Amino acid sequence: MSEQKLPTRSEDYSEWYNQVVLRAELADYAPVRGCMIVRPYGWALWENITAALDRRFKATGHVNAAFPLLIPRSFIEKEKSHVAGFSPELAVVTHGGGEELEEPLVVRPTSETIIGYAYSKWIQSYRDLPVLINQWNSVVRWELRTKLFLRTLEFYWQEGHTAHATLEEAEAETSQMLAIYADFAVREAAIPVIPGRKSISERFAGADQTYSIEAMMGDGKALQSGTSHNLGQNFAKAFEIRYLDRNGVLQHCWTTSWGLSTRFVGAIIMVHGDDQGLILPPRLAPFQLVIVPIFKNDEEKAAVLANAQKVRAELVDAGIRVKMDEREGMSPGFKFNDWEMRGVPLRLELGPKDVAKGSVVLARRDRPGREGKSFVPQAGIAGAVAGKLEEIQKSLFDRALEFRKANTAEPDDYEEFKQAVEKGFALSWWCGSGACEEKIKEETKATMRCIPLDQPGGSGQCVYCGQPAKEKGIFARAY
RNA sequence: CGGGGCGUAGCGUAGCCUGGUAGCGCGCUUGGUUCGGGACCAAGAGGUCGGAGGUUCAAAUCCUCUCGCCCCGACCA
Repeated sequence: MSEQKLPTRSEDYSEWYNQVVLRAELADYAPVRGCMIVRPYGWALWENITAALDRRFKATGHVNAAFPLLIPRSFIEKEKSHVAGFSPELAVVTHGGGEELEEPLVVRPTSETIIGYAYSKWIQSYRDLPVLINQWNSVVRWELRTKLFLRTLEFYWQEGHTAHATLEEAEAETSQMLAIYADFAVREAAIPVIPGRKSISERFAGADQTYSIEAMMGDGKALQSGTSHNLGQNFAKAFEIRYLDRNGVLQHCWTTSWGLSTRFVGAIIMVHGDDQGLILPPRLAPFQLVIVPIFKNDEEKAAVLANAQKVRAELVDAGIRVKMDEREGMSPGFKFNDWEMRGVPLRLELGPKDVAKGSVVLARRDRPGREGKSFVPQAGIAGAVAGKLEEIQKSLFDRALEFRKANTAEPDDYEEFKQAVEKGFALSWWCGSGACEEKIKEETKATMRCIPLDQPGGSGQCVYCGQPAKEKGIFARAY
């Protein structure tokens, strides 16, 4: 709650982002470098994200469980590319109960290993498969450089871990979860995402195949917003996750893992936010509508509040998340700005004139000023509000998609490619070689974000080396 | 770890070059007037000037060291 103007999104994106997070009261910096304190408002947003995802997980037969925070160091070392990928960023516990531990424990950076250990005990027969488990938890990765929500030392997420009898089933699971993430992003968060496959260099440490959903932020950079991995038999072999098949033959399982983290909150901020602050998609907003009562004296106050309570009750009954702002000693104008900064999608103003007319003023967060205001009769208010919320949800998505299209180019020529990744995405033919990928990164700072599942068809020449290429990749600078 | 910037009240900052009573805005407290787009007046409370050492009669200010934060790279969800 500050009267100072936010830095503008176009001029100082990083500063703008930090200020939005801080002033909207989503989170604070913690005393430990790289950690954040998630405030109630930020957590409420995350809870709505978790609820929307959890519904989808349950609907596809997944269940939740919990696994330990501390993992024996030797577990991490069992899968060779896994240890190579995670070693540099492990937090290690060396002492416990006042004594040095015989074997150090690592604070989980992800739980493939400890869950692999559990699965090896649980799974004996093909009848035990598939195992479809998810865990809501936090993990720790000692990142060199951090940013609120986007890359914190400790972050909250869900990690799904499944075991299957065949590669095909595991691959189907991997695709299904990627599709669920994409559906969630589009329908709940109003964020257009590109589902695709990662290059070898961008793969999860220990995976045979990594898929992700990629979104474009307000500055044209890419953000990996959710991932789904086909782990093949790598962890099954490292942890002896085996089953007897129908023919009595001992087989290794095929496993998957998939996750979406509090980073997604960062995506929502950067995709939808504007110079007034946060704009939350109605489906996920902690408060979908804020009521600001307006009055001059006690007489008006009594009438307005009574009327506002009635309106509020009707909206709550209709299942709308409503906040009544009854704070004393603040002008309506202050409250308007305050809630705009916090991203509440719809504001309902109710003053003496409205009481007299039996109407209210609705103001859309995504349309600043007069344009977004409308006078609405109190009769049937719930329907009108629900309709507006739908409109806002849709228009946020349309706007974000529009922005992505406007900043996505399909260059065949490397010079054009270099310009394209300066401001957004480049969708270009790529021969698939890590060498080209590496060179492009060195020369332009852009990385191969994903090979979209949805390919244009045909073939062309690699934008870097000119060799024949069968697929197009999304190249962009990334968070 | 390299390059840049910064640590002064809860937040944002001036003062530092040229040493001498620590200032301003917001927020907070109390009272009053306000209230349909960030209200106003009055009276208050709030400070180890990031830390340590040094120079000096005297250090926020000068010197040395140190700690921390932010931004840009390397690492990464």
